[in-house]
Amino acid sequence: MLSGDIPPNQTIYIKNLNEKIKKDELKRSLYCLFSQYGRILDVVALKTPKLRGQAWVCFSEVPAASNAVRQMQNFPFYDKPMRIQYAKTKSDCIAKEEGSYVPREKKKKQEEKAERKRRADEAQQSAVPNGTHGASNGGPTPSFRQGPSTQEAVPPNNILFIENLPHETTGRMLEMLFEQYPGFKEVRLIEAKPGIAFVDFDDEVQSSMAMQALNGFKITPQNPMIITFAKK
DNA sequence: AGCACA
Repeated sequence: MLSGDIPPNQTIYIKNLNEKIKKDELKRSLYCLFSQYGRILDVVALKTPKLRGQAWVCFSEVPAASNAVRQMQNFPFYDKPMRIQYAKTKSDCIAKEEGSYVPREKKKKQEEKAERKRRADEAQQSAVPNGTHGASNGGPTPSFRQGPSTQEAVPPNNILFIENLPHETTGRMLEMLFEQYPGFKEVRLIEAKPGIAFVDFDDEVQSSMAMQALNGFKITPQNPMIITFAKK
């Protein structure tokens, strides 16, 4: 009843997406948002009248999809709560990995012209957006220094300091994460210093709540965000 | 609301 009677699937189906967002941005943001739950094999979004506002995110493991369905249910994404279910059918990229992929001839309404060019089986990794490849932040993974020492050194502040972000992080991505917490005001990316940002809240109680909730949140698997109070 | 793989 919660997510319908659809059995678990490696791929999640998302609807109620903001239709004004361009396809490529949407796919990249979905990739960033969901990669915290596991390895993503593909993100599919079409802009056709029938399919806009929807997307599929394919995980390499079913449990990753299950966690995503539960934990990201109704997550405010581009100002609209995501509605997430398991996909009804197996994604092509999954079938290809299993070797069970049959070029689409099971579609009744589709003309059979499309499958002609399906001869070539290219690696499906090309569809993954800003993957885990060239994005190392120019050096070894920064060490976590979010021990109590840092907490004590920096007094509470309504402004949060965010580090260890992937360089391709956009203000919009951070807004989506932080705006769900009461008192959120704005995100400020520092153009001159990629990988860091400031997030303003109305007061330090509210900023603390957001910090607790989002500290360590991974925008990509190797980028747990480090959140501290900004220095005054 | 709408389940595809341009």
